[in-house]
Amino acid sequence: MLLQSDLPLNPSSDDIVGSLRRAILAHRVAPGSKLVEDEVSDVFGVGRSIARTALQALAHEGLVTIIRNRGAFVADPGVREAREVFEARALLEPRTARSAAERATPAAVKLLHKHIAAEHQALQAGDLGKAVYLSGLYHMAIADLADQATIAAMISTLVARSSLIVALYWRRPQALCESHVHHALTDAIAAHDGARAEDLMKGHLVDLLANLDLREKLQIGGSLCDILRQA
Amino acid sequence: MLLQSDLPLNPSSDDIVGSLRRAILAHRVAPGSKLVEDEVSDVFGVGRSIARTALQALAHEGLVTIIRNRGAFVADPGVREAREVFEARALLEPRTARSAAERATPAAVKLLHKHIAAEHQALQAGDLGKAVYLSGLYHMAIADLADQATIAAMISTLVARSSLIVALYWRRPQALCESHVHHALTDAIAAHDGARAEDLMKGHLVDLLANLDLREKLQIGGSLCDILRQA
DNA sequence: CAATCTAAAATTGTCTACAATTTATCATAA
DNA sequence: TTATGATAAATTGTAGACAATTTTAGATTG
Repeated sequence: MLLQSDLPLNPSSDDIVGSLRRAILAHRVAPGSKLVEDEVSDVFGVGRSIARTALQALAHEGLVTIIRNRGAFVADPGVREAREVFEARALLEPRTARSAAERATPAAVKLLHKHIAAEHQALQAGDLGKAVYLSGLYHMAIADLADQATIAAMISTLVARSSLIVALYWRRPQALCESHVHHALTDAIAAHDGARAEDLMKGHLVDLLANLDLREKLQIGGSLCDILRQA
Repeated sequence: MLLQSDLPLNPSSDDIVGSLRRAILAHRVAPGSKLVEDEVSDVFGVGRSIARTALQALAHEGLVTIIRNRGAFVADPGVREAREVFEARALLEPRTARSAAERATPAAVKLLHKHIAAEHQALQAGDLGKAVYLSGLYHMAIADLADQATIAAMISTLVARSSLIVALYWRRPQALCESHVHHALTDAIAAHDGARAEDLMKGHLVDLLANLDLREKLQIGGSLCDILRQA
């Protein structure tokens, strides 16, 4: 389990949450992976209590699934959940993008450009996982601009879950992605054009969902005999 | 700390979360109250670990605030947060009410009527706290009808936080409340009139917010001398 | 009397031990 | 070989012990 080790010597559970979250969102640990408490506590050099607390926090975010007596696993969202997450984003983010556009300062716009640049760089370096992660940060940055902490927090967890969903269902291995949309969105925000920002965001979310392959992963029912037949 | 004791002998942290949540939402514990870990564990007859886990879960829901080395307190939302919570509800609930109307079955409508009846009964019994709690359940029931678990979960926590907000900022001690609106909404849902349900919900949320007294609780800045002058 | 400091009590943070449960291993039998 | 079942290993659940911190109470001083 690869973890960037820019951590204090006695990390708090929040530090561990952050580190694990980055690892999950950048797809450095596969969905469904087991997260053993002893391993986590060893890696971070803390007792099991703290590791446990961190895993429970991630479970509340929906990035980890805890099954009683079985342990913690990196979340493995199904197609149903994938659709639901984007439904929720569709309700929250377009309006939020509008507010962001109405309030954006030059400094904020500069920050958005920085996010886009970093994402672009990761893409060119071939690190798709990191690019997806950074793309999420861009959406969160917009949410922060709207100055609605409660909504921003909800968007934040939805975006995080989306990152996991993209890892599982993204159709095109290396399409040129959506950096154009992010550019256009940033322009609308810089121009304080709320209506356009709202529309762009709405379309962007539709595009994202459309680029997922949401056929059932494995329909265990009828295909089992087929699998046996092939073998 | 009054708690209905319909709990198993060895309650899980989830049981405790539920019990504490009901107590908080029905205003049986005041916002800002300290929740000492030892007391919680004694009341429920469990070790401190489980009580701790429960309090952390409630903190993730926004019903409890945990301050490091100081402990857990029943959340005490400010006016800012109050506005934000209703902003978020305004983005989520109207559309969700529309979906609910489009999908509602007769059994579901019957359930909504039951909720309204219970709420009405609590109001007549003078138990305002319970009425607010039940009113919240009504909104959650609608969210469940829409068959979007992710959105429903978000609405659920927002409604819960609203209950706390109403406890703090409700203007009229015992106005005839909004049972009429709930009735009209239920009718729209029963008639599968999605558009009307959406409108009613939107208006209902505006009304709720309008009936809050969101002047600053204590504006420590300039008014301190005024207070001293009055004394 | 108010303010400040000190010591005791209370409370939270963390670790570790032990119990309960699940998972893995391996021998046995069909 | 494949199933089945018993045993051992690994892992999680819970409680309690001790350390660190905050809160309280009392004494001291101006």
